[in-house]
Amino acid sequence: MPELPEVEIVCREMRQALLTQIIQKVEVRERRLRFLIPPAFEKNLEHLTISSLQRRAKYILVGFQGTSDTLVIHLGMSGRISLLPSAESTLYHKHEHVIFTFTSGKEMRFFDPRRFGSMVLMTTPASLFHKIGPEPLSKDFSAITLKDSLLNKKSSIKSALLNQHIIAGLGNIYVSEVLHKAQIHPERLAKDLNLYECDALVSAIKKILQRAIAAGGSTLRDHQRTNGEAGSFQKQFAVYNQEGKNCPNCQESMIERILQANRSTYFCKKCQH
DNA sequence: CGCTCCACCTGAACGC
DNA sequence: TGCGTTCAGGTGGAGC
Repeated sequence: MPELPEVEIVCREMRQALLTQIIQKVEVRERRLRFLIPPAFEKNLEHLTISSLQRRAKYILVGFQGTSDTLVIHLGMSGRISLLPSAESTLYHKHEHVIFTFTSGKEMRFFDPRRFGSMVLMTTPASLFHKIGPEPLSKDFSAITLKDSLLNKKSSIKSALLNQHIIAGLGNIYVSEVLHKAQIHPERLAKDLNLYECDALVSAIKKILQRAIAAGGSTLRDHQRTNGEAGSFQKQFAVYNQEGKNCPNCQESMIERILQANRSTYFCKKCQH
């Protein structure tokens, strides 16, 4: 599910609802997420007051008053956060693995059928991001910095953009969309892009991510906002999941699907060179 | 070190 | 209806 726009949406909604909330109780119903949740997890979180909520790459970072511990949340492929105004029910869905109850009565549930997601309490979250590339929506992500990080990359531009060490936050959906907008063929070698192409790519990335955030993210199957609503950016896809349809740009050529590293890439061979 | 590939899981969609 | 197969938005680590 979640690439940068979906994680950003969830993070903003959590910030809106949970800043200054005090954790009353943590209940772990399934410890076997991507990383096993240790037994001390619940006790270490109880009574803490939430003081910050930020997104970095596809991670949500929850900070607390009076401790340097940070709760690091990753949604994996199928993770969802739901926020309930009051804990009305102790009926849990099978895949609701972690339940936070706040002293206000609010509740947060982490749901993740595939269990590729994770919740980790760590004192040094910065170490996680040591090797992660720049935030695409920040000012320090530019044509120059992108060109620089693609130097010597022997992989395709598709693979390079999926590589979180080069740029943070893109996933399989948005890479297809962004390459189409920048009119760059997904099989081009990353190192061969010139500065103009990098510039087109940077501006396509910023625009598409911003539009996707404005639309609440993309919901294909798993992504939900914290109140259970779907995002709507999938209605604006130019190429992703659009195999066989006319390219919305040239109106002539059909969108094609190819496999790169065993993952689908969608593109228009007339528009993308 | 850089790159590709696989494993990690469940559920939905599809074909027979 | 049921059963088998395939595919899915991510990523850490194995292997080359």
